[in-house]
Amino acid sequence: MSLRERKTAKKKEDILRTAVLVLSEKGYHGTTIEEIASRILMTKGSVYYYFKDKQDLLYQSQLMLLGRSIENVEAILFQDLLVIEKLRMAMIGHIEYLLWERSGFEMMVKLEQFFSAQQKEKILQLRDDYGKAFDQLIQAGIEENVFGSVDVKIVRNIILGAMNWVTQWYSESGKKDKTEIAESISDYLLHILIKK
Amino acid sequence: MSLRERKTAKKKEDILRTAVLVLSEKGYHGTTIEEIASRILMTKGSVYYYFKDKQDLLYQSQLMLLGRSIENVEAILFQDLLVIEKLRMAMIGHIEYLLWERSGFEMMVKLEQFFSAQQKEKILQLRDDYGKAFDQLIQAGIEENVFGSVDVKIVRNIILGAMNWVTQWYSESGKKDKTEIAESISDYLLHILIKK
Amino acid sequence: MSLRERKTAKKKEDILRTAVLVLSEKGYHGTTIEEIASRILMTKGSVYYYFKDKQDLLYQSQLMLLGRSIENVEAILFQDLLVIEKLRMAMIGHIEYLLWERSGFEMMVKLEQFFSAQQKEKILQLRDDYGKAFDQLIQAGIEENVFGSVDVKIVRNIILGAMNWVTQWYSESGKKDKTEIAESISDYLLHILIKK
Amino acid sequence: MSLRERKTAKKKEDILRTAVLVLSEKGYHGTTIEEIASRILMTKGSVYYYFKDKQDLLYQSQLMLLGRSIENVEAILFQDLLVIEKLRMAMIGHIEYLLWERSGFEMMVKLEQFFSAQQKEKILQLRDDYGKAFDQLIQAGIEENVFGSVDVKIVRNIILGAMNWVTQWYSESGKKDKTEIAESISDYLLHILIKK
DNA sequence: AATGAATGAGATTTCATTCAT
DNA sequence: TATGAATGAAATCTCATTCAT
Repeated sequence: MSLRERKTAKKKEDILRTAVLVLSEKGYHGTTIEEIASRILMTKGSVYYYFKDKQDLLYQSQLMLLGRSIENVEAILFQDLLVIEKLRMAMIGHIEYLLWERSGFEMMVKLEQFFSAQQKEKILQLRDDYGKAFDQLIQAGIEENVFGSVDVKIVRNIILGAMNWVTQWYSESGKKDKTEIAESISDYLLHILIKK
Repeated sequence: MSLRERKTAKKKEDILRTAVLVLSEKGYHGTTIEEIASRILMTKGSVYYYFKDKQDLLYQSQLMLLGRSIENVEAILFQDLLVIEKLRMAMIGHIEYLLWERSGFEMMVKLEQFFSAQQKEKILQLRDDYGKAFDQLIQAGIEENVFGSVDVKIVRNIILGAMNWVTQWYSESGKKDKTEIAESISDYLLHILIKK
Repeated sequence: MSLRERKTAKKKEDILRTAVLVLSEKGYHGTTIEEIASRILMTKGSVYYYFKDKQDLLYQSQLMLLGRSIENVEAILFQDLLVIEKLRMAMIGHIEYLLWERSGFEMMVKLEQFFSAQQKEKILQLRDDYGKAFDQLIQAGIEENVFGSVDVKIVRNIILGAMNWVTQWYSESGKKDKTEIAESISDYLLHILIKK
Repeated sequence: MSLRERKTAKKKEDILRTAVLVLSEKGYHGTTIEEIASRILMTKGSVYYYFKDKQDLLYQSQLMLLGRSIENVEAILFQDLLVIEKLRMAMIGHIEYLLWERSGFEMMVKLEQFFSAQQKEKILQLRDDYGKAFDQLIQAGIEENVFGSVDVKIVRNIILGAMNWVTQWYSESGKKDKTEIAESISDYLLHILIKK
């Protein structure tokens, strides 16, 4: 990759990162190209040099977000740890990410409105890939007999929902800091799984 | 209340109900007065006869939604049942409501963007009232020694998050129907609380 | 005129008086039927019982305003006074009316935009009738040789303009009260006419 | 200033000039962005590129109008002429401006309805600056003993009012052309001041 | 590669007007 | 007579998008 190409790639990424942020703050319709642009000291016009249209930009921002999340969780999957520990790490990572980045998964709501069927398909695919990492951990735990035999899909979604909701109620000014909250939530969620 | 007044009240409620629905489908900015109006065969102008502006309409729709939820949960609070049963009923009620109405709590995200400080305050108040009903049940369970001694605030939010997420993944075409899903989720969530 | 008819006439007049007021405060487009109605504790709908449409209402309000002004000035015309005194009275009356009613002649600007050709004609006619009263006084003064031989039309308009402007700058909190201002302006304007 | 900047400035000025015109024809509420835009073959959207909103546009148009008027009158102030001549020039200039531009000072009525307190303050300031130029001329005349000792504020306002009214009654088809009217009015107004 | 300028579609909002009661 | 309800046209304003430079 030439210097120029790298510069372009960097710029695109800057835009995408900002897009993820604004998107999670304002939602699809509340997000304006103008705002994304001005946050990185660009003009609207320039954004259109890098992305076909708003839809394309926001779509790609979701791909990036999901791609990274998947990388993170898969890195954990292949570590040499007890399954409980791996699941705990995945959960803590997820929650911490949400709290630090304050951006996230909320907008992934009602994809059909914003994205084409194809795009929706792809996002659902990635979402599912991400969810599957959790499924695998749960499944492994069941097989190792450390987890009770639960309905994997339902429990996975309970876990995801409980974690994603944290942005709604966590307050900086509370007693617990971000890491403590993440650990606490994770521990309680493990109660659903761990055999007594 | 005269006939005319009742008619007016009914109309307002119709608009609000529709607003709740559209709002949860499209988000604040994605919701247009036009769409709300046309769904109940009204014109934009008529909606403005009943509500000052979009903001007012959507604010009141949230009040209505929360008010009803609180009524529902408080009705359960005072029944003569075991605390576990009451909590289960509250959870199932919540989930079923979400799945039947397909409308919900998602938009209650980032209130500051849409509502005035006062309005936000009021909504947070009501949200908290709703949450407190769950807190009371959890607290009662702890005191009766049927639940372990958990951090009430955190567990309450885990429960709410897990429940609200259901709109994201529940599919009509899945194996379980709405009631089964609601029961299933509730049971798993009780695992966090119930002492073994 | 029956009681009922008198009641109706009274109501119409109330509306017209209010219309004159609002009109002079807000201008044609800034005046809403709603505002006129609510100031006399009526509803929009009721106003339409008495007047065909906004245009009709505002047109008639102008007729009333001008009609009264003409009555006032003509009453002076036929009094047994020196011409200078009569003109002074007419001027003072005009200015005091403006300052007390705070409503007036400003909106009579650009008639063509708001009124039909016929209506415009009628208003111009009345305006002219009003102006003619001043013309007559000026003319009489010239003939009696107390006034210099001026261009009547121009001087009349100087006088009207100077008087009407008073609503733009007179302030309650100033040194002079309404009557003093009216007298002062009148005296200065007479300088244009009186022979030395 | 670059070429582009000059072009932009020019465009803004075009819009403002048109705004002044339409405003004086139609009043604040009667003036639509659409009309301003279409008169200079622009679209509404473009106008909004240059001005934040209607209020901003009309406010700035008033600033421009007043600014120019002040420049004009102050240029006269410092010429080497008799005070009577200067005042006459100022008056003639004012009237001619009104008659040629057909735009003017009428809308400066009821500022509070249209402008913020700050904006109103600024406009009143400028209006006052303009008025003060006349005050200075009147005052100088009094001191030089060519004018009688009049109440400066009142006489200034008589003069302004008489002049501004001209747009209400001057007709192209009359005997006198614009300059003749201007001279005539000015001469009569000087009668108020000049000692015999 | 970047941007200033322009546009047009669509959203919110206001309001004169109508009408059934 | 009076009014609550409803409507639709028109106005303000926003913003994704395009394009010439």
